[in-house]
Amino acid sequence: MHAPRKQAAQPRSRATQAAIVEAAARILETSGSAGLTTNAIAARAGVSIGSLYQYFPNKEAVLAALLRTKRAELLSWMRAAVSANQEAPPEKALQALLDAGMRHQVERPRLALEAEYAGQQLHLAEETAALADEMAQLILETVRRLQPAAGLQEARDVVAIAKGIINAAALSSEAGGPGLAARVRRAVRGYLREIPSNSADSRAASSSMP
Amino acid sequence: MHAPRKQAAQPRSRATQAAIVEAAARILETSGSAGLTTNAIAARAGVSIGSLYQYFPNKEAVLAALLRTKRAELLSWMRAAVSANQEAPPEKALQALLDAGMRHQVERPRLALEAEYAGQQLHLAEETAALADEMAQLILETVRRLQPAAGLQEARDVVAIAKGIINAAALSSEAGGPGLAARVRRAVRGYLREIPSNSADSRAASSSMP
DNA sequence: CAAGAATGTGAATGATTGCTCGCATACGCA
DNA sequence: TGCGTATGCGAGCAATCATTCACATTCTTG
Repeated sequence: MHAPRKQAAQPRSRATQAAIVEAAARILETSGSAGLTTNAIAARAGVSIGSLYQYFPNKEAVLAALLRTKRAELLSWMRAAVSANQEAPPEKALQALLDAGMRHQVERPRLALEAEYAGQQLHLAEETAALADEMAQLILETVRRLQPAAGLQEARDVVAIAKGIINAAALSSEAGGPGLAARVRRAVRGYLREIPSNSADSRAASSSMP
Repeated sequence: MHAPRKQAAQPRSRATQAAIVEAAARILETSGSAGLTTNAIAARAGVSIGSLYQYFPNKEAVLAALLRTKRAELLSWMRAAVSANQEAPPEKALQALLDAGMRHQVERPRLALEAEYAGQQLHLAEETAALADEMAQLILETVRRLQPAAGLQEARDVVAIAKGIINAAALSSEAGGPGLAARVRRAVRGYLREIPSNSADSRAASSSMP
């Protein structure tokens, strides 16, 4: 009969919170981490600094929220790619996965670059490692359909290879297009084809053919 | 090759200059770019801030000098690898090149990572692009011995692939060892093998904008 | 409506930074 | 020894930033 118990969520707050995070993203994109000040974020979000500190305990928390958002987005895209291609030929499944992985980098290259670096100095090492693991696991199923001998390490390498080419493109302001996608696919396919059949999933053994 | 030096004061002691640069390197390595303050650099180098500003016009110049030093080092290692393996089998030449490329990253992983990022916000875009070009050219000869259809874009991709795997290893604190080297080699070899024979020319040239 | 709670505000605070400048020391040379 | 110059020094200045807090505005509810 009394007022409904106050739930933890604050409806209005969620939208403002998102606005602040998006403001931080836009600043990172246009000015890099050097321009990412709390006052700038608040101004861009259309709130006062005082309000910003009502939604986040400090600047780091804003950045952490941004990273988490972006990472969740990426993971969900990749998961969608996997489940949508469960029955499709492996080549097509891999392509979908790579497209998903390229998407956020291609959409906002500068942001992806800055966020990745900024996350490094944040205290998110654990989450970062967890994400890497989850991505590797996700990829592994598809990768194994192309190269049954592949293991977790190989899956991680596939991610690293794709990231390397995409980052290089972003750094030289190359537009992400079919050409870039084709090169990433070539690199990944070539790498997978090269995997020795005994390398399984544990750490790669050092000795290989001369 | 000489680039016009920045208008810094004529240094009396090149050794002091080098000490300052090395101090900056050590700070980047241990504390990241966040800890890289002019006072910290001076203290680590064993000079006063006043003296630091006698050798460099500003903080940026110290970082620029560090980057130039590291880059020159890398290039010279790669050049040495090429000329030492001019007559050797292509596989061995590639291996030497990759080893050279891995060397500074393996010796001081954190420094390589931080320096690369720091250089991004510096006004060294031109030099960075020039370095990338020079590295691609350098690699191209050797790469062509393994895959004659390869072009500049493929050489650049080889660099990007290697960087991607090595950076991922550094980020996850994996030690650089024979295992890592083997994986890089596998990735590069696989990529080269995958190049279609008609892609040699500048098919993917859509980025140049100095 | 009234009053208390929730939410919003932005000038003030304290810490840190890049950098300057007046002065001290070392050195060269008569 | 005296004097000019090159070099080294570090306290202090101005700017910037993250964060706080006393107050204003809006919402909720009896």
